[in-house]
Amino acid sequence: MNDFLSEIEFAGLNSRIKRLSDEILYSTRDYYKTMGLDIEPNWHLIFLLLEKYDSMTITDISKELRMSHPACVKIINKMKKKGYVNSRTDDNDLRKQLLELSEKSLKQLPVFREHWNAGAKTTEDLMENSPHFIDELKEIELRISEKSYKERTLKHLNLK
Amino acid sequence: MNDFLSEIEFAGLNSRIKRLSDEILYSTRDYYKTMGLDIEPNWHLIFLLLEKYDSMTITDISKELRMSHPACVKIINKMKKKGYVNSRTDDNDLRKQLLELSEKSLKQLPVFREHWNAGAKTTEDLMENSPHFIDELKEIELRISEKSYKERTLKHLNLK
DNA sequence: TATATTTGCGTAACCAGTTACGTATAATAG
DNA sequence: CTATTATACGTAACTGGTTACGCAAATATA
Repeated sequence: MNDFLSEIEFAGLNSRIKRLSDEILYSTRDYYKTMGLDIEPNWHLIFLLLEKYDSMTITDISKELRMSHPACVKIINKMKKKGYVNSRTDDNDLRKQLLELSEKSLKQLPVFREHWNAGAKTTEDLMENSPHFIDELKEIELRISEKSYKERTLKHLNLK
Repeated sequence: MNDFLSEIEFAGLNSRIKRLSDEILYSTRDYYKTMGLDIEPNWHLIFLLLEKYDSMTITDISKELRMSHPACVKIINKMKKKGYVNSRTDDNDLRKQLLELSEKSLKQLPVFREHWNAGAKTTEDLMENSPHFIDELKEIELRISEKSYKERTLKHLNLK
């Protein structure tokens, strides 16, 4: 493969990771569209979370997915608009919005699940010849959570 | 690490890759801002390409980076606005816009390079305990370029 | 040479995230 | 009990991508 990003090694690695992530994202959306599924790729984990925990707030979800709360607000608003999520205000804390899956969601989940399972199988077979990938990804996640990319880079600059 | 995305294994892997990619991207932007650099993370590779090839078109760049051409147009327009890129129409093909680095770019490149090198060092030390990561990433890129995520998932669905 | 096809690239509309800011409610401190 | 601080979350403005569409220039074809 003639690939500029690979040629420049470490300098291109961030972009390769982004490129992979984007490819999967857009291909998944394309898949949903082709199969006539009325959902977005990033709704997947929200469905799974709300199924598991029954009722959550925006803050709960954003912590669980390690994502900013405005990102969650946007996703949830779209899911609400499509009728997949219901919300009511918490009686004990009027700031909180309790989110749960709608009837429509519960009805559709078995269908969605087949597609999500097929997707997970794809991920699994992409990794077939990459037996260390997941463990090493975890290692990288760990390191970056201990000290951010920015902090590390600042230190590398000062060392010279 | 208590992480929902890790718990659900293959179903969460795509999002973990995206999360890593995003963390690096936003942390890099934060770094540039802190260091007073007037550039964006995704300009990096364009600088390197234009330095290497001297003069390129939008189409050249988008092929080289495996990115859609509208994405390149947006990046290049911002770089032009900041005075980092000059363009002139190709005399032999009026559709083409020949892009090259400006004087300002050539002057700043040595400064930028120090920061990019520090970033590459960070990437390198994030990978310190992940000796197979790059090779296995390459393997995954290869597989996904042979058959897209969508096609693979369609096949997995039909198999049942 | 006239017509059809391909190529280059600009724009619009969309999705996915971020940071920064504001406001209302809840919790805490004096 | 009042004043301060913290929390929940909504919104705006931004970056970073995509697909879809359109037009003009170049190339191929008849």
